[in-house]
Amino acid sequence: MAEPLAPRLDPGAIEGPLYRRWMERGYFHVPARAVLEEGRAPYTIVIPPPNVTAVLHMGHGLNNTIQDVLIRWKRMQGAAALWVPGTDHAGIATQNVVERQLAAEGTTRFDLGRDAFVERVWSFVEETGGTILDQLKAIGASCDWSRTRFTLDAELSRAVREVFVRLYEKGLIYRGEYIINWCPRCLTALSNEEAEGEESDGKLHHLRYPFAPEASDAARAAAEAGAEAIGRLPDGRWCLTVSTTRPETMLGDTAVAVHPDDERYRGLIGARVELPLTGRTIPVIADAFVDPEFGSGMVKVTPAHDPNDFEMGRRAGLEPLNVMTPEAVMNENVPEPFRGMDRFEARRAVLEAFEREGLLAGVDDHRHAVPHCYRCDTVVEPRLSEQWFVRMKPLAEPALQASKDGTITFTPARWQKVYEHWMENIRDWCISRQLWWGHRIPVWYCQGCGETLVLREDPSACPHCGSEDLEQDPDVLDTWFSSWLWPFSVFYWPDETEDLEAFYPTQTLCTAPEILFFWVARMIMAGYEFMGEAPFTQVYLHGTVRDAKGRKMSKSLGNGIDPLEVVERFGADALRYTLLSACAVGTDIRLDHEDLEGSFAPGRNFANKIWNVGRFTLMSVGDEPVRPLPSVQGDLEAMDRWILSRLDRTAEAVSEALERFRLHEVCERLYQFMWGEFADWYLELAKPRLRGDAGEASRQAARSTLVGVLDGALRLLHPLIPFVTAELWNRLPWPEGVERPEDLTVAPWPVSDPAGRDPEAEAELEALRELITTVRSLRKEYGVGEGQGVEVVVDGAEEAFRAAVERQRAALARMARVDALAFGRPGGRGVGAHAVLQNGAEVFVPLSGVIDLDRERERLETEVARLRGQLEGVRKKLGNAAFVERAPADVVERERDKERSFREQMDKLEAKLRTLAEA
RNA sequence: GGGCGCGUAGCUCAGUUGGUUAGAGCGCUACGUUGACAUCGUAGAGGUCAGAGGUUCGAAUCCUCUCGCGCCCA
Repeated sequence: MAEPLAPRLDPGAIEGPLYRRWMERGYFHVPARAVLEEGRAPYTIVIPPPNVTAVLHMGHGLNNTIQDVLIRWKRMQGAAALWVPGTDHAGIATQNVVERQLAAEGTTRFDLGRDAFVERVWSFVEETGGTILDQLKAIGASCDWSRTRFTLDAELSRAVREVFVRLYEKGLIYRGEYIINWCPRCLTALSNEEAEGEESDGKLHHLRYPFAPEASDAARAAAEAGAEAIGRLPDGRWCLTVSTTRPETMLGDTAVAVHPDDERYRGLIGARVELPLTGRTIPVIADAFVDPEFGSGMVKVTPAHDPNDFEMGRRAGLEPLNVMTPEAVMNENVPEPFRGMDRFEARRAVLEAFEREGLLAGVDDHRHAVPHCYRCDTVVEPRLSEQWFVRMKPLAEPALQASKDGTITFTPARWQKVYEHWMENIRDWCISRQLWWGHRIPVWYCQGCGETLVLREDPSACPHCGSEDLEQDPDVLDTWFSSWLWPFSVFYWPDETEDLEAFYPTQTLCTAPEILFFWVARMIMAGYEFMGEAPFTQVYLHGTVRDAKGRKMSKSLGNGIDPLEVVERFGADALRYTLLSACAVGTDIRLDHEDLEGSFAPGRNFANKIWNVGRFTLMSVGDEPVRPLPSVQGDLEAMDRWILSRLDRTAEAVSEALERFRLHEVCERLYQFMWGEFADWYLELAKPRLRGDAGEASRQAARSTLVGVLDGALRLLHPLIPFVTAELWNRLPWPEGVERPEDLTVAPWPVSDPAGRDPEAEAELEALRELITTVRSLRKEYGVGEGQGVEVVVDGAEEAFRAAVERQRAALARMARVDALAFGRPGGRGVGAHAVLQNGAEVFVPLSGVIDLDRERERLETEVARLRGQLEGVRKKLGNAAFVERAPADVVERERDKERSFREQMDKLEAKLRTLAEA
């Protein structure tokens, strides 16, 4: 026998070598020919590409563990299982990091210039980028590293450009001046999805705008008709009141709007209002967008700083007035005193000015959602600017249809509705970013003839006028504009590569719901638009990793857990199992960052248990040849047939749970089998046989069973817990004459076979387990020491059960310290402890000397009371004619069985109580 | 404002199409170094399934409302 295993699992000692071995043997690599020539079923997952500058956090840990489980499982099933890894360039995030570096050096990207800056980012990325991919190896991720991709790779960039040109040529990409979400810190446009609403307590300020003198009559008439927003200032001027959360924008107001059907204000339409602080006058306009019920029913209109106002202004033919710089500082279009003020400073200043002039009508608390930049959390400023957009409606149609007709399924299913709602209300996508790091927009403006050129290849001269004076659009594309192509760009579309043919469409997409719109929805649209087919058919959305208080883990809160630290301390298997076992479909996972030991105990303990089950098996089986199971078939005992039967059921349940992404259930079933059945019972029961106590044939049968069951269990566990299982499997002795798979990584997945089931053996072992547990329980009840043997009398047992118990005398002796076992009525009126099994057999443990009759009576009475309660419930059901008549026959039958069992147990306990009363 | 989800043991959570003697892990209590494992073993305590109505022969599960919490979209 090889060197004995350490009594405790040392993950650090096994994980590195195993991973290297898998890599050297190329198990994670799948060539296209496996599908195209060998005809293996493809199973592809593309990784949600982490940011190239990211470091591994728990969210990645969970996300990638899940993908690894699926890919390892499919690999064992014999599929051409391909997991494509890679990173995205993360425009804003990466640029921010490098800009911070520059700031620390006392310089800026503008000092450096565009080309030098981009070069600088590249060198930063080459140096530190992709760290996260190496970190994924530490958790066991079985990606095909030979296919690692980056969204800025030449091939993937080509896909981006191809897509831009195609959409432009189709009229689905356009450039225009609209209100977009603008981050005044990042100095770039954002998509709607990148502007995250954050609930906050704000103020609703009520501002008074005086009417121009010539509008006084109209104002008076409106006021007399009961228009509450119309009032009079102390100086006698008539005024109206509007409400706003952003008073500073009033400097850019170009109108006040009312609903055209609002009787109160009908006479005011066309009247002019003096816009305070500015010396300008603005008109009252009518627009159906105004909600007459909200506030006074009059709203200020700031076309350059609000998307709704922009539309109203456009309908009314008003010229927008932009009052802010890109940095959100008040610009030259505002009165001198406000110029140069930051927007929040200007807010205070405007309010003070209104107060001073007696124009502030009041202020209310107001809770509302304020959009923030998803990268830097700065308050987003709606800004009027010229940007590039994708017209989404036509792209959304097939993507919506795919969800409705079930081509694409979501797990948990509720996300389907969320997805469809978004698709149905889709808005155009702002894709230009005022950044330097990313895919440059492939558009050139000819300075000669003014033509706009949208091209696949960089031009050297204008094809229209021949001018060489061309200026490329300075902006880059939204990072998601490359990510949405990921499922096919990784295979180098638009080339018709073998990889593309073999591995597209992919099957399963695993990610967090946070990027359902950002990424998942858009990938589906791109899949249909460019490949004519959905990029995947199953979307599995897992929960978020949170801390003990339910807060999201984040750097700023300092409540994160470093997965690498967990791997270091407890092993990758412990990390994986802990996450998976907490991963019930659709629920978040809570981990206490202040108690890693406790948080990861489930995985750590289970991995160690597996280790010790293996250790015991290896020690017990030894170096002697092991016979294949079929050859010892005739010598198998009930316990052997029982554990084999249980293994088969486990294989079936686990496969089914995996199909449905019920990872928590997979964990539970395997844990229950491995620990609760195999380790706790089979190993204990088989120990005497393995020592040869029951003869050679029995020993060989036990050895073969042990090896066979451990092999099966290790295979089932391997996708979840790859390292310990592989280490043990490599050392597992192999039955003679049976071909051994090359590696557990590629060993066939156990297929459940109903022929392997043995209900009789299962029933026998269940009864035996109950008997042993009952005896143990009675022993404890009376404080019988662990080392002290007892006598047990079993009465009223059916023949089959009696025979089974007879067969397991040795087990009973070993596991419950039963020195003497007898059947029939206990002699005399023996003093002892008494219990009734579910099958009606009575168990009597004579304990004269230690038994306390009062205590025994009390115990039995409690038990009788419990049974009486159960029995009453069952009888009530069975006494109900409607139940017997209308409930399914098997349900009624089960109730009858229960009644019988409860009654029998109760009768016997009551009989015992009577004899005790006589004692 | 619209939509979705969650309240089950001290804690974190399972519980599928309604029928289970309501489960698991952690924690807790008592005992235990019998040759795999103290990262362990054995036994045990602990639940009016948030509350109120309703549907049903039958509700933790379906419906309505109330209370509490969370998320998404406007």
